[in-house]
Amino acid sequence: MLDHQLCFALYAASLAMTKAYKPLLAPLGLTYPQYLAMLVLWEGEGITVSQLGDRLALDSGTLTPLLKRLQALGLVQRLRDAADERRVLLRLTAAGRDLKAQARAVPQAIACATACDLQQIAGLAGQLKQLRQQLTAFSKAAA
Amino acid sequence: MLDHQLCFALYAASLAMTKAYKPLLAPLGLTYPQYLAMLVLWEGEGITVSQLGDRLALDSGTLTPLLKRLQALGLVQRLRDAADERRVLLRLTAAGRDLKAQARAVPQAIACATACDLQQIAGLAGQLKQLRQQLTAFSKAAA
DNA sequence: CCCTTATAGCTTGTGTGCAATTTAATTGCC
DNA sequence: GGCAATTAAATTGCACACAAGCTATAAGGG
Repeated sequence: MLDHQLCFALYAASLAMTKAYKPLLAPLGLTYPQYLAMLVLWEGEGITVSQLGDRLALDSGTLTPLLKRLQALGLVQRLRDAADERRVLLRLTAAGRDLKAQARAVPQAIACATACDLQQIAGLAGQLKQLRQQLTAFSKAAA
Repeated sequence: MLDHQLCFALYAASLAMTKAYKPLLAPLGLTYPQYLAMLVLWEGEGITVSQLGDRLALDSGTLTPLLKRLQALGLVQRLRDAADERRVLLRLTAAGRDLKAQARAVPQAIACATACDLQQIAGLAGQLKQLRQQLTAFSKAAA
C-alpha cells in the first residue's frame, strides 16, 4: 500500500537526498536548506527576503532564522532597504562569495550518487517541477 | 542554476505534497508523517518501532515523539514486548482502526491534485524509489 | 493630512528529522 | 555463570517548515 504511493516515494527520496548532501556540505559548514539559499544568492545578490522565499518556496518564518545563521557564519549581510524600510536586502560577504568555488564539486558528486544518467536526471527534474506546479495550484484552489 | 537541479525539484515537490495533504488530513486530526505511520499500521499491527522505522526510513528519535502524539490522540497503543523488554509493540485502538475508513478518500483526492494520469504517477513513483535506493547506497558507501 | 489598508519581515508555538548520547535488555563468548 | 558487545528505545540538542499573530513601514482614498 505505502510502497505504491507517489507521496511516500517523494517523501522518502527527498529525505534521502538531504542525507546524501550532508557529508558533502559539512566541509562548507552548511546545511542543505542553507546551501539552497546560497545557490540563489550566488546567482544574484541584493534580493529581498521575499524574493528569496519566492525562489525557494519558503516563507519568512523559515528564512529569517536561517539567514541569521548564515549571517552569524559570516557569509551573508542583512541590510534594511533605505528606499523601503520594510524590506531587508541580502548581500554576500567576501567569504560568502569565496564559498562558491568550494561548492563547485558538490553537484557533480550528487549526480554520481544518483545514477550518472544525465538524461534521466533532467527528465525526472522536469516531471517533478510539473508535479509541484500542479500541487501548488491544487492547494491554492482549495483555499 | 537552481531550477535545473534535481535536488531542488525534489525538495520543493516534497514540500508541496505535504502542503497539499494538510487540508485533507486536518479533518482526521493527523499530520502528514503521522498519516504515513498510520498507513503502515493499517497494513498490519503488532510491529515494533524499529520495523516501522524501516518502512518509513525514520529513526526512533523521530518516531518516539510522533508515536506518543498518536497515543495521546487515542489512536495507537505502545506496549513493551514481554518476550523482549527492549522492544515496543505498536497496536491500534478501535478509534485508530476506524480512522482507516475515513482516510479512504485521501489518496484519490491527491491523485486528482497531481495529474490524474495514473500511468505517469506510477512511473514517477518507480523512478523515485530507484533514486532513493541509489542515494541510500551512496550514503552508506561514504560511511 | 488623516485614516484605512496592504505589505515585509519578525516572533511564537508545534511538529518533524537527525546526530549523538543514554538506558535497559539481550546475546555471545569464554 | 560472568562479562563484553550488541541491540531497541528514549532523550537531548539543533535546524528546519509553517501557521498565526505582531510590528513597522508604505500606499491610497477621503
